[in-house]
Amino acid sequence: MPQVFVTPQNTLRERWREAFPEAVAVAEVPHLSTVPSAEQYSVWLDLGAVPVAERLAQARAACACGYPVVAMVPLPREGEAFSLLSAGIQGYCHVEAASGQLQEIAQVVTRGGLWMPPTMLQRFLAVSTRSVAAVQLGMAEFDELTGREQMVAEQVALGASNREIAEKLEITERTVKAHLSAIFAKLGARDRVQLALKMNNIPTQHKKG
Amino acid sequence: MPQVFVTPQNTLRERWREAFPEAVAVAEVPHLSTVPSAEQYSVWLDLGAVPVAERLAQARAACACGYPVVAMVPLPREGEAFSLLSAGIQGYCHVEAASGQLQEIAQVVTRGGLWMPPTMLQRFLAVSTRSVAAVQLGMAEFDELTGREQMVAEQVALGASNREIAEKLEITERTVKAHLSAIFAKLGARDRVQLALKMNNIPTQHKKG
DNA sequence: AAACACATTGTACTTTCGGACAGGTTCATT
DNA sequence: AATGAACCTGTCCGAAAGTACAATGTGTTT
Repeated sequence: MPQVFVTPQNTLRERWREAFPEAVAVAEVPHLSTVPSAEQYSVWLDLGAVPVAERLAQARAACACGYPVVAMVPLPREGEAFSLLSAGIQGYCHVEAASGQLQEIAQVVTRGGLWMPPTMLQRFLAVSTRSVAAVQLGMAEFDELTGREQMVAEQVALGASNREIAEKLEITERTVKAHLSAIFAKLGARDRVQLALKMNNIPTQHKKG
Repeated sequence: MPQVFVTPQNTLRERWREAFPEAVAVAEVPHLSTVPSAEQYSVWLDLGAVPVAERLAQARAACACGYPVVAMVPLPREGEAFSLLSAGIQGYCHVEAASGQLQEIAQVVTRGGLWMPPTMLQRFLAVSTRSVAAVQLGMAEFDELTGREQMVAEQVALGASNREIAEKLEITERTVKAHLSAIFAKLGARDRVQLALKMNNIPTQHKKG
């Protein structure tokens, strides 16, 4: 996947060429539409010379092109990371990032992932711990299942049939059914579909009567 | 950095060898202390056959060795990701992750980063920002369905049975089956469970033969 | 008018699922 | 030794799900 760097100077930094020998540079976000559109690009926004107030708008404009966008700033800040990631960018890194790190970021974002500095990521996790704790409580029922039942439930959540589960766990199809019956009773699911949805934190409409 | 896989079978999966030709396998976490300690290792925990209740303990034990630890599970869950990441692991991924992804994960964790499935990361971010980004990604395949088929598919995604769908749409149960057969063919789903999961953007493991 | 997509329903059939009933083992606790 | 929990398995049976083959009616497009 080719790399496009949006930078005011319209020239590639050495590090960028080092990381991506075939990268190209454009001066402004609107010019992105001038690059050949057949291929899949990653867009790198050099926000080093862009006022903080204007960065969000630029990020939005870049995201509108449909390509994964990585914002590069002189001094990564949590608040800015929040707003930009919420705006749809997929990467947020230091503008002086080493070439190796640039390649790593490229890998992550081209696969649909998000990238931000590790320390920042850990902060995010710490912050969201409490909020998600509530979600976890919903699956407190899951802990009521025995070890074997949990394995069966996981397989159902992946769309496996009884036969497949039996083969995977090396037990009889009959045993799978036994575990399933226990699971349904404990989790209040009506059938494997509702179990599969419940396991994935998806609410179901039709409860058992 | 060499890779050590902790797996009950004590044998490396093909994917793992594919990703890391020089990887080694050990049967249990305690055996980790037997590997030469001069070098820097990444430890991969195969938790596929480990009861959920015991996973946290295993993760803690592995982390105690001082190496970066990646936990691999059959069905990544947010709650589990939290408890394990809080316990000190640096990666949390699917046990069936492709070799390319494994390499990506290795890069991230060896540089001190955390890795988890992109969708999960986005969920965490969404929770943190409190902006419930219910980004319902438009499923291209979904548009291939006729109007009536879409309605049936939606009901299945809510956990409805054929009888319930028939009542809701005021048609015969037989007609529901007809629509379902068409839906399965168009979306490549094997049964209603896989359809329900697909409709909710959840990947399934067992495809149709 | 003809062709076509869509929606609907029927009969008949096979497969899968889930429960009822009845056991068996292993292992830890009492 | 006894109790119980977890795990495993068997047979039987009914319900649900899914498929095959066939058909009708409604629209719209050509």
